[in-house]
Amino acid sequence: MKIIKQKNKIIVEDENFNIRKILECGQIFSFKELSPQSFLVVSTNKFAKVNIISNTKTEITTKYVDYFLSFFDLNTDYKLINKKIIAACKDFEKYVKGELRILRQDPFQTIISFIVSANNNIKRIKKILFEISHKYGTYIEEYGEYAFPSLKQLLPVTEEEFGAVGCGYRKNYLVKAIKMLNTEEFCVQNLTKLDSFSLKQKLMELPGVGPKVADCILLFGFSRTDFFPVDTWIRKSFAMFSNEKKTDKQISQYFVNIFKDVSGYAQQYLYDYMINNT
DNA sequence: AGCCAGGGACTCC
DNA sequence: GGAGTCCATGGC
Repeated sequence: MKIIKQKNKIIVEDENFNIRKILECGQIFSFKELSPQSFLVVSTNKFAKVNIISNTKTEITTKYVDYFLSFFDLNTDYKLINKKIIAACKDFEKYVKGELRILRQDPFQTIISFIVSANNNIKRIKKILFEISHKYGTYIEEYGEYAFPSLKQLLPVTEEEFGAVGCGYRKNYLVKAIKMLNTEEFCVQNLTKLDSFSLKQKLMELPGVGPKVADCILLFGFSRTDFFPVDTWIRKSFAMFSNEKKTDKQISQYFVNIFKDVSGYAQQYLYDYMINNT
């Protein structure tokens, strides 16, 4: 992978960097397809426009070059990760296509997004989060779009207001979780210091955050890749690997035992396969 | 019309 | 710890 860093632009030259796949595999909901070759990605109050130039060339235009270099995980060797996945389980060879990168997203945005995601579908999750951004986020004139709201901006939002944008029964989870996130105990700086086990315990203290949502937050918001989130799709897929009847926790454990530190990547490939091929 | 969605909280055992 | 049940809403 060749990465050219310019003042307001990152040029990625690699046939395996598939921005559509990266954005549409359910790890991020705050992005917009401007055209078949162009996407607008929103992370906190930062924006990046991603243009597909050719099969082997993608351009990321942004004022925050270093931020999005990390966001798109461009310093990680995915060839090595893919190799590790297949070495751990040969069955995954057919799921590993290209490089399905795990984005390094903002923790707060990820927590709010995945509380909304529970027992919900991707189209509606995107819609709800866009409405929340439009109502409570800052308008960024340059892009004609709204930033994802900050903790301070969401703090005064009431249950009724979250209900009005379609959050359903998750509305009171959001209000309570946001209040907790505004405490010293839950400030991102302190959370980041915790080891993976303690961080998961901590996240699960938040209302609306159970084992699966916590795993997604750990993976997408804290770059802890030794987790394997189990949702309805992964649960359905488990029949391809075993006839045993297992709980979600057991399924997650089963895969983490196999994939260890590359569990999160393996999970994304399997999830992507399931939502697109079944 | 009815099932399903990147599940969690609560209760009962 | 595991099994049931309820939960809002809208996509399909």
